[in-house]
Amino acid sequence: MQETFTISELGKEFGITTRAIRFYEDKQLLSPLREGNKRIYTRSDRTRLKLLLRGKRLGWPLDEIRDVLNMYEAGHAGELQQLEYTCRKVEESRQQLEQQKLDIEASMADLATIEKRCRERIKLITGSSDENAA
Amino acid sequence: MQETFTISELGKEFGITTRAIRFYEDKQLLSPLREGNKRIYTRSDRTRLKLLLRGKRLGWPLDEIRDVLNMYEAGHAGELQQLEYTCRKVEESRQQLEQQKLDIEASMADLATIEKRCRERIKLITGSSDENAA
DNA sequence: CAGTATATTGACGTTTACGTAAACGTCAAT
DNA sequence: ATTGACGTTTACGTAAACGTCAATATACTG
Repeated sequence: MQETFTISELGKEFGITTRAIRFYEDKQLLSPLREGNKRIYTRSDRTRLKLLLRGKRLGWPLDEIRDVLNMYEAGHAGELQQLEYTCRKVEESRQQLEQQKLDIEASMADLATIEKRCRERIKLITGSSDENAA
Repeated sequence: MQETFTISELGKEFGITTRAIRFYEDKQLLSPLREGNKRIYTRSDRTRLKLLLRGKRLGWPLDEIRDVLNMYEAGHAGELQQLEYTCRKVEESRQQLEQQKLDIEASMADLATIEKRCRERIKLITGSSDENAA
C-alpha cells in the first residue's frame, strides 16, 4: 500500500468527486498536508475518509461524523475534561447505533413480509391460470 | 386506540411539527382523508408515518422511503410487472440494510476501542498521581 | 514550446427537508 | 363579541451537502 495519495486517487477509490473531498476539508473532517499547494493525503487521512463515508451510509450529518472522527484522537488526550466529554459522546453514538440496529431489524422483517406476499401472488398469476397464455 | 387522528395529535406523538407532516403529504408519502378541508389520519396513515420516521432514522431520503412505503400496497398488486418490480426493489432495500448493518457493527467496534482507551487514561489520571490534589 | 493532464481557489447553482411568517377560516368558551 | 386554540394555503427563507463552472497554476510530454 502506498504511503500517500493524491486527491483524485482517493476520489476514484471511494467513488466520490474531488469537490466532495475538498468540501470535507472545508468542514474540518480532513486536513491533508500540502506540497506546494497540492494536497497530500496520508494513510491516516485515507482512513478518516473511509470512516467518514461509513458515517454517511448511516445517514449521519457531517458535523456528527466530524465529532466521532475526532474521538479517535481525543482518546489519547491529556485533559480529564476532554476524556470525560469524549466518553459521553461515545455513549451517545452507541445509543444512536443501537436504535439504528433496531430499525434495521424491523425493516428487514417488513421487507421479508412484502417479498413473501409478492412471490405468492406471482406464483398465482404465472402458475395456475391460462389468462396470458399464448 | 383511536380510529382517527388530527395532524397535531400525530405531531405530538412522534415529536415532529405539523409542517413536517404536511410536507410529507406534499411529497406523496401520506394521503390523509379530508373532513371539510381538515386532514383526518387513519391508523393506517399513522403506521405509514411511523415507518417513514424509521426510514429517516436510517438516513434514507424521502423518495426512497416513499418507494418502500408503496411496496406495502404493491405487494397486493394485480399486475405481474408491478409485482416483479417490487420484488427487485425489495432486494435493493435489503442490500442497503445489510450494508448499514455492517457499518454499524464496525462503528460499534471502533467506539468500544475508543471508550476503552479513554477509560484507561482517565483511570491513570484520577487514580495514581497527586498532580491535581488539593 | 504548445498541448494535455492534474491541481488549485473562488463563486454561484441545486436539491433536500423542512422552518417561519402571513393571512385567513372554524369553533368553543368567556 | 372577542379571545384562543386549532386548522388551512401560499410563499419565501435556510442549512446541509455537494455539483458545476471559470480562471489560474504546475508538471510532463511529444
